[in-house]
Amino acid sequence: MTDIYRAIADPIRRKILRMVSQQECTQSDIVASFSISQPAIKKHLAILLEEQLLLERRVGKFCYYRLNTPVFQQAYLQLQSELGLVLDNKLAGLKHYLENLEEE
Amino acid sequence: MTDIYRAIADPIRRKILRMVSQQECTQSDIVASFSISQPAIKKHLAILLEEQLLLERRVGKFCYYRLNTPVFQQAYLQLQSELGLVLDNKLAGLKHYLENLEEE
DNA sequence: ATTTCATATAACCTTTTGGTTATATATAAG
DNA sequence: CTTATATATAACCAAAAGGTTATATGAAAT
Repeated sequence: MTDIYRAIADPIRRKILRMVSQQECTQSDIVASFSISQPAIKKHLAILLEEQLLLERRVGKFCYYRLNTPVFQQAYLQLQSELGLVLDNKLAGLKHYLENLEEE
Repeated sequence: MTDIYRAIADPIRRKILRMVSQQECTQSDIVASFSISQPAIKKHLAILLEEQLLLERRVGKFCYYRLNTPVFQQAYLQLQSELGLVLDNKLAGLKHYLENLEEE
């Protein structure tokens, strides 16, 4: 359920997220922004949809994509707190080291 | 170079990053923390080393791993600015929308 | 010297990823 | 009605990911 790490693993998907966050885009808008085929883009969109970071809207023959902002925001916050821990741990280790300098 | 997105794509690698950020660990420490085989852990370590997020130190038969803090920190900052853009764009879109409410 | 323990590596397997080309379908435009 | 355009899907491919078991190597302990 919403594996943002999977979603952002590919640079093409990260660029798609940036595009659709600026404004809704049709699939062909997106295809036109890259030098890979339409089915390849479709697969990236499928992964982003699967991870619920995108919403799609069908109008006639067009398919519009936009960011699923609440889901993205929540997943991104969670990512930050998970990865932030890594640096926090490092700081805690340094703090502990400094506090015990005289004992060693 | 240093594809942090690849490095963090797997939950096992994220947990390893957290472990070694608390304190240096031997490979067997790490193996003992998971329920997968030693060669499987070795492959995750290889990916983290390849992406330069880990440093290794050999002492006798032991191999110690620690976080490559500067590289991790820099890569994480870059990730944050790249993904932060997505939300910034969204806010900019909202701002633009609000500013032009009366015109539509 | 032999056993034990930590690590390394090889061979193998399955699934996922990231791409392709070709083709089908559905809507819009001429 | 026919053509053009947007999207969907199928079949295929190569490489990467994520795992396994079995085995080799190298250092430490008995």
